[in-house]
Amino acid sequence: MGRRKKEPRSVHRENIATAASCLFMKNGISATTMNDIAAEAGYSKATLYVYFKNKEEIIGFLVLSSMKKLCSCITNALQNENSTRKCYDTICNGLVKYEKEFPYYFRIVLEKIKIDFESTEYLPEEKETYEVGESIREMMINFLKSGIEKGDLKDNLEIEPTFFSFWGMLAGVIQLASSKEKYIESTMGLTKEQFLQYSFDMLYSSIAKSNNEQNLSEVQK
Amino acid sequence: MGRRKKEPRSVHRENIATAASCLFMKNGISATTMNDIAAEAGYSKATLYVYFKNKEEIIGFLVLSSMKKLCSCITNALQNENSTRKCYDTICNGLVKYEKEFPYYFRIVLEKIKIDFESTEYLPEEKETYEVGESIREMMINFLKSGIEKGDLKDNLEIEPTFFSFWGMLAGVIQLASSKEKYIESTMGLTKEQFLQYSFDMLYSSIAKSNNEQNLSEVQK
Amino acid sequence: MGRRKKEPRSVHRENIATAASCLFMKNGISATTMNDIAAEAGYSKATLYVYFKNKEEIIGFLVLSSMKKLCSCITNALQNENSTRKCYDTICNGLVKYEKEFPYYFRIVLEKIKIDFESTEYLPEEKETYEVGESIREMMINFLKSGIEKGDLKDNLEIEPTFFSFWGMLAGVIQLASSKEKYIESTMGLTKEQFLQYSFDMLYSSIAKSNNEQNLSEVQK
Amino acid sequence: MGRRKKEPRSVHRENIATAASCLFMKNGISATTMNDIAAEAGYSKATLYVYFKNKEEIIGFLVLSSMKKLCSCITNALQNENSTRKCYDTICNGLVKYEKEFPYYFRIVLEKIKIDFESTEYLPEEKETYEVGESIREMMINFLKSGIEKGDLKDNLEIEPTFFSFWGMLAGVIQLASSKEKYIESTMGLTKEQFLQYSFDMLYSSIAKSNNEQNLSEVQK
DNA sequence: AATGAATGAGCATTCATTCAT
DNA sequence: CATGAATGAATGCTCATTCAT
Repeated sequence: MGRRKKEPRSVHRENIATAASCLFMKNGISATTMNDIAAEAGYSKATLYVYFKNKEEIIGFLVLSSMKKLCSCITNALQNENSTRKCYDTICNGLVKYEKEFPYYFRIVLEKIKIDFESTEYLPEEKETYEVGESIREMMINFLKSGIEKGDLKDNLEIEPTFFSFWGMLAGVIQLASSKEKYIESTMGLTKEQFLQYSFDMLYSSIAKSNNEQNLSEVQK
Repeated sequence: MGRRKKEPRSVHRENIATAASCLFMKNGISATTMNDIAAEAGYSKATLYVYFKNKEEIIGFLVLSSMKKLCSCITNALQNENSTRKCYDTICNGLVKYEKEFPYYFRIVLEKIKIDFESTEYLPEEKETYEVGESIREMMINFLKSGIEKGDLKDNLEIEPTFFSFWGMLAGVIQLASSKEKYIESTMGLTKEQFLQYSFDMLYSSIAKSNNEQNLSEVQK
Repeated sequence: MGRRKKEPRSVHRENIATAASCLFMKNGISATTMNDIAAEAGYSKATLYVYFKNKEEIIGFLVLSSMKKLCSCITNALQNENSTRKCYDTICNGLVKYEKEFPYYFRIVLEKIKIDFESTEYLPEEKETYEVGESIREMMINFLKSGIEKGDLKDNLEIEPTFFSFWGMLAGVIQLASSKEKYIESTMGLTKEQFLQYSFDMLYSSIAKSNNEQNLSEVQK
Repeated sequence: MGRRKKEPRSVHRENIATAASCLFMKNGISATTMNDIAAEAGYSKATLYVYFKNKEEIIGFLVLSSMKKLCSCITNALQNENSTRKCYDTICNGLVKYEKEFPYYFRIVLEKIKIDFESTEYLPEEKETYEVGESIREMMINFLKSGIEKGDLKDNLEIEPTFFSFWGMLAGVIQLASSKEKYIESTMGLTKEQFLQYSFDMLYSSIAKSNNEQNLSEVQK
């Protein structure tokens, strides 16, 4: 079997992670075996262990890299000097895209990483994951603050809890939309996207200052 | 060994399910083996298969029975002629209680049962689960309708999507609060309950007619 | 595959242990896999784990049962009212037989069980192994004492160290004879048995009172 | 990467063997991987295979080199014109030192190298090992002969079997003392060294002419 | 000469499930 | 009805060894 050209370690990690991601998405994480990943990636099973310590590390790698993507998506949304509402929509859509690409990490990011604030023993990778998470949090908080300053968002919002509620709710509704897509279509006659847009509007109205036209998304207008 | 008096099948199912539920909650679903369940329930492992087709069916049974509890909780909330806001709070708290009691089914109910509307092959149990779900949906929809009629909720709400968004968001924020309890405490100095109350208020404001006092929960008042 | 008749647990343990013992002897312990044992015993691999917690426990079981045999062999040798020398020979031959039957445990018994006198956490099986060992020690010590009393053995022997030296030496020479059997034959023209007899005589002379005829084994006479 | 100056093959073998020896002693032979050895020696894993055919050969090399050390130790003991007893003690202590330094080869030397006298296919290394062994044997035999001639040892000793018994017994008691050091201390209140001295005395008395003072070691005197 | 890269062949262990009694 | 007994099929992981460069 032809050995690969000497490619940097990171390429192999990427290859393996991509294969894993693909299978995780198709069959779920725990139903995907290292054997499967090896086959999909075109490596021998033992080679997987050359590039990743174990399955856990593959998952961690994917979680981290997915969070990075989400992070840069949000960064972009906020960097361009857009209206509060425009930013909001971009963030929401970023999350939707993220969930579509990494449905399983969505959950992991939200649940599994029950960061233990007592123990400061972070593995380097865990640490980075945590940092990216914090970075997202900061951006979101700045977004909320600036929205308030601009007069777009209610000024009696408590920033931190608002962000957290917000985050949980978006995650919840996106997951629901994703898993019940067909149900939504058949019951409401809405595509998943339409439904989510409605949800995002609804959620926005809970933080927006008043119910004027600016609260409507581009789509609605 | 004739261990138990001849008791109806349902009693045995209940016994087994109770044991399973207990272990699921303690150790998670996939970490709980049929062996564990048998031991906990005081039956032989083979007997489990007399009363349940397989592990899956035990889970399904628990999902169903948990949904029934949730359903009756909501029923109660709505039957007593309370204010819209009161009902809302009761429903929210019902969900919180549900998540606390059945953390694993919460997720399953929301995700795993990707009911396939194409395939009409419902197992009887699945069908019942579906029906209970529909029943909850109906009640919630009636709740929204009556809230609108009473003038408590916005009258431009699209009932179905509102309900669905609502449901997803509540689920999301409850799960988040549950898995990041410590984080919430250390970052915001709020208990899980306080945080959730804030979230519920926030969400309510997105469906309530105006920002007057009635939008505040009992607690806030 | 025909299920076995309902036989007591101990029978299965015996079957498995016998198969394992057989393979251990042929190929060594670490070269023998659970697969091999299962095949040899005519059980499925999973069944092995029904009767033994793990490979370690199989080894422990064999060590223990081999020690029991050795113990009863020594018991017999000492119970019959024989001359000191007769007893001595019987003990030696018991050890030879033991080594022939359980070559690997011989080493394990002597080395692996580095009983940790600090920790009192004995597993039940370990405890029994230890007890059988102690029982052998006691018998041997009584043998030495009685030999001294009878005037057959030197009366300035320090019992405990003598026993221990004795034991180590016997073990050493038996192992050597066993592993270098061919070498012994080709170099000295002696069978393993003849060689060992010589060794035993030599060793006996180091504890026997004087170099008179009673120090000769039956064979030599 | 030209890491080292072009050094002769033997230097690399030595480096690798030293690293291996170090790890073998710390963790045992089978628990030491080629990876470990490579890391410890500062070579790449593949390079190990440039200098040694396989793990087996590394072990063989170490066995041989350890035997050489033992051999020269014995040579020294016998070259200096000492009393029989003095030589005896030196030899015994040489073995003790050897066991301390190479606990794992001790066993291997005694057991694993079941030199097959039928097959004449010696690998060169095996042959050398055999030769060193023979050389040790010769010296010991000369020692015994000279002891007899000097009138220190019994004159009815059969030289070859005596040597072999002797060897096995010493090995046995040294191994026992080493693995049960704590047990010896707690049961007999003797250090390993004290116990072994007792054993060596005991063994000497089985070959020494009579039980006069010369049979006592320096220590005892 | 030296090695980075890759892997085949295993291994102990687990677990949901079946079936004869 | 209840179950003791048995197991097929996996699973994550390891390691000595090979080979192209």
